[in-house]
Amino acid sequence: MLSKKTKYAFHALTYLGKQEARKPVLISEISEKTKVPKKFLEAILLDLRKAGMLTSKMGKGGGYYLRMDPEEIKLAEVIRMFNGPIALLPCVSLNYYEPCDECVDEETCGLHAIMLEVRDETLKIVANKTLKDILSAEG
Amino acid sequence: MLSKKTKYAFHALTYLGKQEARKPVLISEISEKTKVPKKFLEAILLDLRKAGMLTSKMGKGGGYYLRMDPEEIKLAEVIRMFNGPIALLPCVSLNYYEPCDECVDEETCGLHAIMLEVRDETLKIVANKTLKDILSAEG
DNA sequence: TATTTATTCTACCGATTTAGTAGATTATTG
DNA sequence: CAATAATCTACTAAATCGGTAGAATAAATA
Repeated sequence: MLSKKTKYAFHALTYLGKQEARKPVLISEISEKTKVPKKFLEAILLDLRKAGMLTSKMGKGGGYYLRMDPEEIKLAEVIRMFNGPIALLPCVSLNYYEPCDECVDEETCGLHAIMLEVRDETLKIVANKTLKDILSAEG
Repeated sequence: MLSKKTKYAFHALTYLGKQEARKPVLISEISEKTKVPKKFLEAILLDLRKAGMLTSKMGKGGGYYLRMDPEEIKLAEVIRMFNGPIALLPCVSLNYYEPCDECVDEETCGLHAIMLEVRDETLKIVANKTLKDILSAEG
């Protein structure tokens, strides 16, 4: 399951994606409309900005807005950022690889082989879906 | 990511699946061979038995052995048992459904729609893979 | 330049989950 | 009855999750 933080990130991105122009939206507006706790949302938006998906402006007239195009923002990237690896086991993770303590040899580990397959199939799904798909699905 | 408990469950099932006859294997043997902490393994085996995947015998000559055929033991079932829902959000879970607090209407929620798709695709993978696939992949 | 606006940074907090361990109990075999 | 081996109850330490408080910094404007 995705953490609330991850879900909140998607809600925030979706809200910003629905804005016609790319002009700053206040954290408090996003918080009210998406019902994400404001202080919690701050940290999320900051992370999204650091990842290059959003831009921010401080001071009056400031706020957050999309920096990337919706079709560039992949579900997989957002999930990795807030939820961690897509893979089900560290030993088959592309971005967070770690060997298993108990495993003598990955080559002959049946679980490893199957989890590799699962990872590849899962990536096909979440790496090809983007914020644009969420926006299109929205009423 | 899967919890260690879930991974351990797969290791234990795999070890029992490699046994030719269906005769009892000691917890301590499974623990030593799979390197899963014995006391932790006890709880896992108990859950697998309660789910009908294993049978146990107490006393001398006792132990655990497979009750179901390897092709009947689906990855999805093991994951649900030890790791929880397959779906990424409670609002798209078949077995653990819960509505979102912030969601006014699931019908028009784009995230909901996309996560439904992701769940369906994911299920196609993990509900069709079984212990037999793990065993076949093993040396 | 002072004030207001609004993001950013640092630091905390309670509750839950994870990954275990210890030890008594119950069932089976011989 | 003695030995064996699963079962049950009850802890525990550490990490993660979800969230809050408040000070610091940056930008606009009067």
